[in-house]
Amino acid sequence: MDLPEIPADWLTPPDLATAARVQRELAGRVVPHGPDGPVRTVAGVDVSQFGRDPSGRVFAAVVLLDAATRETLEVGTAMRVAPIPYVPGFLGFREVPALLAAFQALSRPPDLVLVDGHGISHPRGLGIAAHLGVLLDLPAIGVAKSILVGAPAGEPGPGRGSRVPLVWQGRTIATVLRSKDRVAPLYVSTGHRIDGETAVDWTLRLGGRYRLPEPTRRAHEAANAFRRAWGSGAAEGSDD
DNA sequence: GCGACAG
DNA sequence: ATCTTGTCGC
Repeated sequence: MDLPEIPADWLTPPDLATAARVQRELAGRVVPHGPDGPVRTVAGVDVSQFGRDPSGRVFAAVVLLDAATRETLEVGTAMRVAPIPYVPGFLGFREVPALLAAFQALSRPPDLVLVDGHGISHPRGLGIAAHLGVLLDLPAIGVAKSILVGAPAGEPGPGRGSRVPLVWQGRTIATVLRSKDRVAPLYVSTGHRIDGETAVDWTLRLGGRYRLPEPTRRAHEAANAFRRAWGSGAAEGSDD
């Protein structure tokens, strides 16, 4: 698929102060409602990396699947060197470039994107799911495995589908959701062009058997497979 | 100043 | 995120 025009500073700011400014700017562009059109295809994205690899290489994967049958339609991958090391609150600047390249490898854009990480439940309202969603201008949901900011308003029941709000500074920024019976909850938030309730609906609709919804789960496997394949082929001279 | 801190 | 054996529970 083709990518929208994206200012270089939005991808690689010179320093964290500038990065924070960019995040506030992009956070203002997040559309917290939708999707407007039908959702027939969904994409799951994730990145993998070598342990304490000083090179900063990130291996991204995007898996496109049929929203109704869950059949995998396409898999796109890409490797990039992260501009910055991991800093809580700035994950997007590290992983988005590689993810965008992976999307470029797809033949068509998805109707919805599920991202491994937070959406608006972020200090400046721009977690990686919102960051990627705004740059691609596609509906996106943040599905995180742990909290970045905020506190659960109580504890969700033990059954799949039980939920409680994640509150921060007096505002509900995400939903603490039990995606499977008796497993640690997920933190689902708006990424872009979707409301919180619909984000939770889709997360449940695309999951069931495992803690993570199918799109994100498959992307995690794909990114890992891609990294391992790259690792055992780099010695032969292949690059990117 | 002291902790907290997505992946 | 990644490194790893055994172990607890359905």
